[in-house]
Amino acid sequence: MDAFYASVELLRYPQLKGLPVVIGGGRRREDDLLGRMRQQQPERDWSNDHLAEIPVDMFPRLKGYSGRGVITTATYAARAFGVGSAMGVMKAAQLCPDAILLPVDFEQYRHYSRLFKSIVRDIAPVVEDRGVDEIYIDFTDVPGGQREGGRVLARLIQKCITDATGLTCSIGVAPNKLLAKMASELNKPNGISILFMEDIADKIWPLACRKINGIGPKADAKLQAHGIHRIGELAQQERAWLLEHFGKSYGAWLHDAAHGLDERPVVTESEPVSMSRETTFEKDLHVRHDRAALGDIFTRLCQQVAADLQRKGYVGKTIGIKLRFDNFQSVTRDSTLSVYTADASTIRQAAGLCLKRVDFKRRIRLLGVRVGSLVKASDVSLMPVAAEKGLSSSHVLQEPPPLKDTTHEQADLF
DNA sequence: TCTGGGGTCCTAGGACCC
DNA sequence: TCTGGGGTCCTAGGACCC
Repeated sequence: MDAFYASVELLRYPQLKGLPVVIGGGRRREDDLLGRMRQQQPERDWSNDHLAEIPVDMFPRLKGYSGRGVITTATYAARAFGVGSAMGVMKAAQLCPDAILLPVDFEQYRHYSRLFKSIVRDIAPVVEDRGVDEIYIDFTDVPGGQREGGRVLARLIQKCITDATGLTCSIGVAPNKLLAKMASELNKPNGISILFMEDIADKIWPLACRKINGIGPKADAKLQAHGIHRIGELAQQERAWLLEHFGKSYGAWLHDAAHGLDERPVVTESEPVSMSRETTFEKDLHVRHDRAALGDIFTRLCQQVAADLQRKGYVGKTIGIKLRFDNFQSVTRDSTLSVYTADASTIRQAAGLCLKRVDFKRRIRLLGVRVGSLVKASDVSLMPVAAEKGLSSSHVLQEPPPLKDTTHEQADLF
């Protein structure tokens, strides 16, 4: 989907069309534009149906922002100023101070995400989820999927999505996922690109290595250090040389990728491996000085993960924490229980013990709680015997490790 | 005015078992 | 004595993606 979050916001605020708009920043400063309109013009009806009538100059600008956060999406008008995803908001404010800044509204994005995905599935059922705004589609067995190299079907999908949602997308059609992803970037926004194996030398090799999905900043820097900047240069490297410098697995993958080779299937179903909640504080916090605040946040994170697990019907047995210090260094600690759980206080206790294994030398900027090794809750409840004897399944499976002689209170660092 | 939040996968070492 | 060859599970960190 093209500039997905921003495009969804423009559906609500069409008066912002064509303007530099960015989505991001802090989560909770809901600006309540309607409330301010009611104050200014109490005689008018400022219910939710009138969002489109809010004057443009009422919207908050990047220059008025202070605090932490990154840009999640920028409209194409904002990108013209050099503003882009993952950029710090304060940095973006320097580049384009007059850009309109809107807070993220995941509820809304998820709604449109489900909508466009279901439209695609009605046309071509083999779909792999790649997050809120991206999917892979297998055209192979869709009637007409091969016509004009896939262009006919791609056009149909684009039209159906736009008709139903008002949103645009870009589609790349190619023999595999790696190339399809790259093709989809070649003609944005609202474009279609058809890419055949024969086109690789012309259309892919001139691109920067970083354009390959799977080459990130680190691998790119290392390639550049060896004088390899473009995919064509990467393709020219001996396979053995790549194995030697990038390891057996990654080196072989690099070589294949540069030649457009990718055998991965389109995977339509998958089970989650972990669920987590994390938060970056507005100001870095001190373990002791801010103990109370940290304790509250920590408890809330545990409750949120527990609620997520329960809502989605999963239990997990590896409980972990994540911290990021003021120097941006992160540490994680985890511990595997003998019981599967989705219970907030069980998570809270195990996570509390993990915290005690961390050396706090710096202020903390981020705190997170994670539950991994997930299985469906319904599968665990099938465990025999436990319920009848009134024992938790842990006693049946295995003895839990003895807890140190501390109370719950003492187990908590915060 | 640095640098969100939610994920997956890989690597590597060590414990432990047969 | 001085030392094997699997295999699995756990933990920590890190790269990468949307």
